[in-house]
Amino acid sequence: MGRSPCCDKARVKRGPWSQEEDAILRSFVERFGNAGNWIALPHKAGLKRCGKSCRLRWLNYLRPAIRHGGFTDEEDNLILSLYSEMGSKWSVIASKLPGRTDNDVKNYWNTKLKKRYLATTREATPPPPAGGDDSIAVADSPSQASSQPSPPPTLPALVNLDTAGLDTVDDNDELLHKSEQLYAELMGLIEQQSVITAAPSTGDAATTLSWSPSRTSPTASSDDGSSLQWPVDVHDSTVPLSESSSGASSLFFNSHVAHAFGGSFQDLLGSASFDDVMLAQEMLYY
DNA sequence: AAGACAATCAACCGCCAGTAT
DNA sequence: TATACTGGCGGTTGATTGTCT
Repeated sequence: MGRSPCCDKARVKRGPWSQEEDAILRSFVERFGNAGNWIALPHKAGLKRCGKSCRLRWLNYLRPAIRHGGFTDEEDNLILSLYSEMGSKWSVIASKLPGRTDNDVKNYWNTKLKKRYLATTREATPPPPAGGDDSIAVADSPSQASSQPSPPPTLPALVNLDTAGLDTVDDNDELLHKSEQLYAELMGLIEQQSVITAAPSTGDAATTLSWSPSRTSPTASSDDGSSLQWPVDVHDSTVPLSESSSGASSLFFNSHVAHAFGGSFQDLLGSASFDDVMLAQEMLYY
């Protein structure tokens, strides 16, 4: 019996990440970390992605101080040296190279350094008696090239991506302002602890959120007769980003909740702490 | 200019180990 | 102790880009 998949592959988006998805993931992780669980993170953040994909995207691309390309000679030598010692332990090798990911090091090895390494080992040792696979021979005897000098790990200064002049300031300001408004509105609604009614900001489906003490959770209903529980069902009713829309706040709008609050779930999260949001949920539930 | 081929790298896959229940 | 779940890892794929003919 095989193990169950980590997510429903038929219901998650795959392939390259959009800027909007990156912005949402970056904002969420910088604020909340992985919220205790990568598998649950896309649900909480409103991303239609597999949790593993979110983790990989963050670790390999969005994480601060990540450097791509432009490997220095010192780094080349260090990778060659470490590979000769331990083989394809990419995560360990990458940990010795600040700002580099195991995926980057692995790709760089496979595309560039492997050839150099093989050329070096061929020069250093006579060819094997029988025709063996290069990669197998290398992997089985990484210490063959251990005679190479191991240079001191003098590494270039890291680039601070947070201050690297990214052109998102205006968008962030706008998003922050909108988030503050939405969060204040949410908190006001919670304090009232009463029936919540909000007209949709866009679209033609009238949406109403209602709460009463007898319910275990608020229910949003629309004029098509469907209903859902918030936030548990937020993910289930998300709609994909249209080609013409732009900005992080337009991605994955919840067709019910987003209309009710005049924004997206991500916007709500954007200005609240994770504890605040969880507290708000509990207050709404109970 | 266009097709073929090579190089690059982001993303996915499947397995394993650790941990919680 | 057994089972399920999650994070982490290395191997691999496939789309995109660059170079050559």
